[in-house]
Order: sequence, then structure tokens, then C-alpha cells
Amino acid sequence: MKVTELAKEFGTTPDTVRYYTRLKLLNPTRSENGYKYYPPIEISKLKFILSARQLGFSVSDIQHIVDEASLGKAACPLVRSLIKERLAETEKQFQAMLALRKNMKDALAQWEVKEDKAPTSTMVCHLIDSFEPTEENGGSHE
Amino acid sequence: MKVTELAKEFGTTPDTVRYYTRLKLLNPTRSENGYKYYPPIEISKLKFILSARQLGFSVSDIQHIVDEASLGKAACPLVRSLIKERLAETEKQFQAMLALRKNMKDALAQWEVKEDKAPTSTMVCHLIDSFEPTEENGGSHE
DNA sequence: CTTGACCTGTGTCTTACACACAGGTCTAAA
DNA sequence: TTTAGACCTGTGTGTAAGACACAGGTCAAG
Repeated sequence: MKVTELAKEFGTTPDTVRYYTRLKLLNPTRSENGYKYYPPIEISKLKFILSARQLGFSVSDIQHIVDEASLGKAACPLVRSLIKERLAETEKQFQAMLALRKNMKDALAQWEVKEDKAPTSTMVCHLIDSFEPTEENGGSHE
Repeated sequence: MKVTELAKEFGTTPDTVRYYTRLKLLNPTRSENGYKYYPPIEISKLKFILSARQLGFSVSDIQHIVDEASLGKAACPLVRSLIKERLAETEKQFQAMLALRKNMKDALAQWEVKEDKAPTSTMVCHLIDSFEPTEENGGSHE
């Protein structure tokens, strides 16, 4: 399989396949003309990479996992440990987004009923300057 | 106020203040020795920028808002329109994270009870290869 | 006069690709 | 046979919002 064929097969882009190949996560063979050809084993590796990405592993994580596996060791303990880390991070970001979303919605609601005001030397936009986060958010950092 | 003082005042970093200054969002004066000094008006601009960032505006958005305001026009319509866009984007990302988080949690649960397995030529890690997303997630793209 | 804490600009690094570009290669039609 | 178009190649750059590094200037205190 060639790059574009492979990408289409898995609903990703040629650039993504090339990117993984640059990082040596994929190791296609070369045909006479210089084109990359992906044999079945590389195809299954791509499938693996895409699955792992969907589960929140970083590309760097995947490299570590593949390295481990290429030594013949079971990567499972590493995989379990990594996903705990990533899940914790995701949870943090998730909470942050939850708060952000609420702030944005509140702001939108507050602003719908406020009139426009021209800027002054000390105020760029009174909407933003006057926005008050509500109870749950806006508390200082904890 | 000097860079570090200013950063501390608002709980941000000197690098962030320098970054905004590079982009000319802030325009400090220079003292004899070449140091940047931020007069009160620049201090209030920084406050504005940080508030806007907290509301999900991009730095580029803020530049547009500031540009508009510097022409003497009310930036309010632009601000209302931008936050709608940003909120829509945030909502999308939020839903994506929600799904990701669920997948990660499900994977973690599935994996706690599975044994380790050495890799084979066609399988890097059976945990990841065998993961099945549950109902709500995993549906094809819609 | 030296130490140490601050400041300066500039440049590089991060993530996970997307996109551009100049040029090589293949297929099929004219 | 030529040629158009659709593919491929590598390499280089751009993205967001800073973080970090580095070489060197500045300043107050001892």
C-alpha cells in the first residue's frame, strides 16, 4: 500500500502517515522508484497507533510503548501507568474547560443586555472589564 | 513598574508580559538604561488582556479588539460576536473531551482485570488492540 | 570591586500535524 | 510520442501561547 491508499483506508490523512513515518513509528519498504510501500505489518502498526491516539496517548507515549514491545517485553504495565497519567491530565483540563465554558456562557448572557460603549483611555471594552464570574468559578486558584 | 513586578502583581509570568509586549499589545516606555517601564495605562491594558484570555478569547482576538477600540469605535459588537464563535468551539472541544474521558475511564477499567501479554509480530499491545469503546462513544463520525 | 539579582533582545522548543514547494514518476489519452 | 494530470518524494515552514536558554548589560549592597 502507498501512503494515500493507506491513509484513506483508515480515515486519516497522508500527512499523518508521513508524520509517523518521519518519526520512524512506521517503517515502510522502498520500491525501485523511491515510493514508500507499507506491508501488512506496517498497516497493523498504523492501526495500533491510531487506536492509541484515540485513547489519549501522546505520540511520544506510543513511541515508548512500541520501543518496549520491540524488546519483546509486555508493554501492558507501561500502558496502564501511562493512561492513568493521561487520564489525570485530561480530568484537569476537563474541569478547566467546564469552568471556562460556564464563564463564557455567563458572559454571553450578561452582555446580551448591555449596551455598547465607546472605549476610553483606561477602558478598551466595558463588557470585558465589567464581567463578573459567578460563585463556582472565579474563586482564586484551588 | 518593571516586567517582573508587573507579572507578580497579576499572578502571571514575566515571559507572558514580554510576549504581549513583543506583539505590541503592551507599549511600555523605555528608561535611560533600556529597561521597560509600564505606566498605569499599560498596567490596566494588561489587566484587560488577562481578563479577556480568561474568557477564552485568543491573543489574536484581543489584538483585533484593541485595534477596533484604538479607532475610537465601540468594540462591543465584535466582542459579542467573537465570544459566540469561541463558545461554539469550546463546546465542541468540550464534547470531544467528554467522550475521550469516558473512553479513557472505560479502558482503564477494562485493563485493570486483564493480564499482561508479550507482544507478537502483529500486536504491540493487546490491551490497546482489544479495547472496545462503549455505546455512546465509538460511533463513527457524527 | 565583586557578587547576585535583575534586566535586555533574540532564538529555539513544545504538539501533532497541515500546507507549500520544487521536482520525480506513473497512467492514460491525444 | 508527447503530454496532461494525478500521484509520489523530501524538506521546510506555520500553527498557539508562551517557556526556556543564552550571552551580555545594569544596579544595589557589602
